[in-house]
Formats: sequence, structure tokens, C-alpha cells
Amino acid sequence: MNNPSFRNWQSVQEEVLRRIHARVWKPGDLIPNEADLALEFGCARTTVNRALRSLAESGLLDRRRKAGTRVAAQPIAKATLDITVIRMEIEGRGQKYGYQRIERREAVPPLAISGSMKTHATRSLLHVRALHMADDTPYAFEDRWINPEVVRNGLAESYEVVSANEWLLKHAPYTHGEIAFSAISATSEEAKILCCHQNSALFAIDRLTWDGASAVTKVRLLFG
Amino acid sequence: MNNPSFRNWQSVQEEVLRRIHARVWKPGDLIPNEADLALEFGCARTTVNRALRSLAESGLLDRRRKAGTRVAAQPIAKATLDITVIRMEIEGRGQKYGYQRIERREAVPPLAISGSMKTHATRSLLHVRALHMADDTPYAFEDRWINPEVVRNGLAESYEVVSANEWLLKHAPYTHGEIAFSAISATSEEAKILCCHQNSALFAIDRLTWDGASAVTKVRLLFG
DNA sequence: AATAGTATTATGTCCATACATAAAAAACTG
DNA sequence: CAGTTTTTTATGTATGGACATAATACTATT
Repeated sequence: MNNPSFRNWQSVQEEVLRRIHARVWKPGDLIPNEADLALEFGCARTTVNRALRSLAESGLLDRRRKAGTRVAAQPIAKATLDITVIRMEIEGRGQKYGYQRIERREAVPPLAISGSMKTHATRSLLHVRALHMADDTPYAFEDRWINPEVVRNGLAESYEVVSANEWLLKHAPYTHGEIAFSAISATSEEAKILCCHQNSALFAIDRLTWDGASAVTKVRLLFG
Repeated sequence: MNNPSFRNWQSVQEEVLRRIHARVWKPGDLIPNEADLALEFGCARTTVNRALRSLAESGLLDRRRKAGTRVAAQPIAKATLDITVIRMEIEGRGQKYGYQRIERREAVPPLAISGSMKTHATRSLLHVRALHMADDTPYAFEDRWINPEVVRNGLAESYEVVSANEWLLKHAPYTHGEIAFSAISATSEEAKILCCHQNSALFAIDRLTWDGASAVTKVRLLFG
């Protein structure tokens, strides 16, 4: 056995990938245990562990104590998309960023909002609506509800210059969030704001951000 | 200094999270180096490294050699969505899965397809169109081009019973892929297939799968 | 034969140590 | 002072050894 010796975890990972890919280890197959692989690859078990753990994290392997490691029978492709500040997104493409606040008021939200944010139905929240522009054309419409009980100084901000999208990311801590994508038909108001036709298809991102058990903010971003 | 002693990487991570969250370390701040933290937490540097690396992977920390570790000034939320076999998705919700092949033919694709798949403009590919149903109502319309040069036995399949979505995941190896989301207006044909109104907004997922430098398949999934 | 307890085993993790590497800071040089 | 080289430093990773833990396989007991 000519032992090429894999001396770092990346090369071990590559070799494992190669074998999965070449169907040496097929979906569902149990692969040799870490100790054996370490022996074969001529490296420490820790190194093999690092490589396999990383592959398991990306969903290509299933690992369980005692049961061993097997190639995922049903490879789940995990698409990771980065949710970044819209300004960064636009500027990152070399376009000119523009921002315009449309509305800012304290109001009792619709039940759908207070329901999902788990705030009292009669509790008033801060409602901010704004338009993000790329090269002077409408890019995204932001419709956001902010929980002032959770966001310190949130009510002190005007959101006229810095978008709520950006301000909150910097100033409002959160522990976790939920995200959903959908397609909707533009209402006449949305069409007007985004300069598109009524009923044209808009891409919607809904995000709900939590700080422990309290909702921080709920936002819908509409892309024309 | 009452040293609570953090003896595993998860607890170190929790403490780091707590400090970020409590604004002890604010966005953009440089945090102490691994060696110092290890000393403070009463554990090995490797343990601190494990905790911080994991946080950096999820985008909460920025780390650079020599420069040190700082709290991400602009925390990038990384949404990971699992792309799984549609059948699994539907059955996972406890619904009845249905499948119906609409069309299967070999044809020269439009330039937009051959261009993005980097196949010869005159090369004919396998075109499969099908409908996925949940509880007998249309769920997703799959419009797919398959590269027979890359997919072994791809031409031998009828895709009448098992969807291309599922068959390919099991039989066609791939190295990487691209994914994009968008919203489109239903054409009259799409509306008919998905039993929705013409011009109603559809959520579209476009995926292009590669095996090294060769495109395996390009698919558009439309959700009503 | 069903059940409870025990042994085995593969992964998960911690540790101390060592060296590698990238990048910033400092020193040097024309 | 600008440009280049050297030093310093924080992260990145490899290693062997040890113990922890979960889950299976086995065994003894009722």
C-alpha cells in the first residue's frame, strides 16, 4: 500500500470527498472508524476527526457515537445565504446606495404582527417603512415593526438617515431569528413605491428576530 | 477573581456570547486573545479556539491572524436552508406526496440554459418537466435540464415514477452548486399546471449543479 | 422470553506542547 | 520620507494521550 500520507485535515477531507464522489463509499455506507482512517492516512485521530466533523456539519456525513460514521443516504444540500445590511449588499456590487424613510410612527400593529411577535394585542410598537435604492432606482421596500420594550433607545432614533435595518443590527442584540421567503403580488401602494406594475411578482423576505423570549423586530423586505 | 472555570468549549462559547450580548464586548471591539482567555477561563487554549472558531463560522466574530478577534461590527446572519428531496419535504409535513411527469424529451436548450451550463449551444440535453403534489394539490413545478454527458444512465431513466429531483440526488455525484431565489409572474402555461391564476406571483428556486467543471443539471422549481 | 444490568466501542472532547502562517508593527535603508 | 526587510504576535493546526459519553451488543436475572 503506497501511503501518500495526508498530513492536514483539509487533505484528509479532500480524500474522503473523493471517495464519496467516486462511489467507493456510497450513500448509506458505513465508513471506517476514525482510528483506522488515521492509521491509513498516517495522521493523528484528531486530524481525521476534524475533517469528518466538518463534513458532518455540512450534511455530507452522518455521525453517531458507537454507531460510527456513514455517508448521508440523502445528501441534504445546505445553502447558506448571508443576510447582510442592504447598504453593504448594494455597495458591494459597486452601486450607489440610496435610502429614504417613508414613514415612522408608533401604532398598535395588526394582530398578525402582535401575534407572531408575542406582544400584547393592544401594545403599540414602532412602525418604520423605508425604501432602499441602488443607483437611484428602487431596490427594496422595508416594512418593519420594532418592539420598544426590548430595543433600548429605539424610540429615540428617527431612522431618517440610517436605516432601521442597519441601526438595529448595530444596536439591538439578539439571540436567534426566523426567516422565510415567498413571492407576493404587488399591491398598488407597493407598486408605486417600488416603481413597478401592480400585481407584478415581488420577492419577499420575512424575518423575525428574538432576544431570548422577546421579539426584537419583525420585518418584511420586498424586492421588485 | 472568583474563577468559575469553564471546562468545556460550549460553556466558553456561552460566556463569550453572554458578553457580546451584554455589550461587554461591543460590535467592532477587539476581544482578548486566546491565550489570555484560556488563562481567565481556566482551560486550554485549544478549548477557547474551538469556541471562538465556531462563533466565527456562524458569523458572529471576525478573526484574523495577528490582528486578533473582534466582535463582528456587522453581524451577518447566515440562514442555512436545507435543500432536500421534495418528496421528503412533503411527507415530512405529514402530507400525501404525489408526482406526475409532464414531459421528457431530448432537445437543444435555449441559449440561456446552454450558456449557464457551459455546454455547446448545439448540444442536445435531456429536458424533464414534472409536477410535485401535496395532498393532491399542485405544490411545485419542476423544469429541469440534464447533461447526459455527465449523468451516467440519465438517458435510461424515464422519470415517470421517481422524480428527476430524487433520482439525480441518489445517482449523480456533484461537487458544488449555485442557488438563487426569485419571484416571477405565472405564465398562462405555468398557471394551468399549478392551478393558479395567470400572473400570480410564484416563488422560484433556480439551482445549477456542477461536477467539477461540468454542469450536471439546471433546474427551476416554481412554487405556487 | 422480556427486562434489567454490564461491557464494549466509536465518536466527542480536553489537554499540553509544538510548529506553521498571516499580517501588523518595527526596524532598516536608500 | 518612501519602500523594503525583519521581527513580533495572534490565530491556525498537528500530535499523542487521556477521559467522557452515547449507543449498541451482550449477559444475567426474573
